[in-house]
Amino acid sequence: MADTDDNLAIERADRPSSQRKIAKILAAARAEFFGNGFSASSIEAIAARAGVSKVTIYSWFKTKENLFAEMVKGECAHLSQNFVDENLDSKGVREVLIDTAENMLDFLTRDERVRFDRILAAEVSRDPRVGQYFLDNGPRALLKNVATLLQSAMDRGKMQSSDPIASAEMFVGLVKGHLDLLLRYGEKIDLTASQRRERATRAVDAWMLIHQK
Amino acid sequence: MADTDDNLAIERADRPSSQRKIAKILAAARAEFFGNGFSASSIEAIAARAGVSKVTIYSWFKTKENLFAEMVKGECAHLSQNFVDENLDSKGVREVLIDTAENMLDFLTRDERVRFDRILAAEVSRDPRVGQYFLDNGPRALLKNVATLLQSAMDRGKMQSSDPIASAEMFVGLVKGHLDLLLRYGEKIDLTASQRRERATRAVDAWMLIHQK
DNA sequence: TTTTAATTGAACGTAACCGTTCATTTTTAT
DNA sequence: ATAAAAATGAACGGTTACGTTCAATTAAAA
Repeated sequence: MADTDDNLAIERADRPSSQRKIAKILAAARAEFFGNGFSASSIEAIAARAGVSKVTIYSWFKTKENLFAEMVKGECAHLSQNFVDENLDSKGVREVLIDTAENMLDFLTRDERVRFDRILAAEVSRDPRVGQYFLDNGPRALLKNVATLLQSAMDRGKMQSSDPIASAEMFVGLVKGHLDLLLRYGEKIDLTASQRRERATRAVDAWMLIHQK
Repeated sequence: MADTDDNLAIERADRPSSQRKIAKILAAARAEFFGNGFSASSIEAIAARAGVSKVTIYSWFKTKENLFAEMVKGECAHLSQNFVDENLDSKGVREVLIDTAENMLDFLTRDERVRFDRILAAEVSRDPRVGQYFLDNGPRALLKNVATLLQSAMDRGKMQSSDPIASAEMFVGLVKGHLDLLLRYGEKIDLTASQRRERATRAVDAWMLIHQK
């Protein structure tokens, strides 16, 4: 027992094959859950899709609930994309804002995002953690970036706001309108490049008008 | 057969007791579906809650899918509440707009609505009809009312817009911001009366600034 | 009252799924 | 080569649910 290598309880959870299987399980879980929702998806189907035994899933993730939560956490991690273009100096405030708005619209109208939104929100009542994961990496990160952008513009003496957070939220609201609502409820909307630009421009101009000095 | 009353095939589907039971079934369906979602709800539980036999449900509604759709249709029917206060003359444009915005915020932050939104949107992929029911009676009706209100204001020479629909959508966007998003993903928000008024006022003033003549 | 429809309870067959156990095989570190 | 961890397939018990059938009962219309 008092051997030199008495640390036999080494957890070799990070074997290369294990890693590969875990990744496959998460990918399969993603596909199933976002295809059918939580309760309509089965561990068995996920195992089959991942090409993995059901027992393997239960050994890495204890429960179905856990698997879902872990999958969402992973999805949300690389969700925090930056819509905001930073080079204010070369392009000017208005152009940067329009680009940002266009990026948001592009993201907003993506089919995959719409499905993500539908399924994820539905599961918030069951497991509030997934809502947190999403809010932290999605909307809150975005709002922070927009607020920073606004602050930069203010520093340059171009605009003013008594409440930068509220202003950032207005920006988001003006860009989105109720596009997200229509999409979530099944309306088919794919904006052309020019439609996207037009909408972005209208929102930005309105926003700048509100915050003009 | 050639009797005076040969129309024996009369469907007595509207017996008083039947009506009562159907109503109870729909109420129970509503509670179960919006409590657990579609697939996690069972016909058996709905029957139990309604105090009705399972066979009765299947005789009136052919399938689980049908029952859900009918329930949603019923819910959406009396969804079309009017947020817009019409007496422009007595109160003036700004006051009417603020009241409207406050009504929207009040509706938006209602717990029941949040749950409704979560569950309903999740089922749109499965049955697009329910999305239609909602859009027609909810957002589209609202947008139309707001556009009409805007038109009235324009007729009075108070404001201007080159695109009334886009303007109406901006109004909605300014009022909502991303409040709906936060709520859908589980953030607890209950605005006090003064917070609601402040937010409504800010949105309306911004909107009027955009549309000033 | 008589007739017709609505409703019920119980049971049925079928299917899916959860989560676990076990004996066996594969993979990997040492 | 050896020992330990990981993965597998198959099977299990238990549960839940769908949608249907049937004989019996209740309610309402004629």
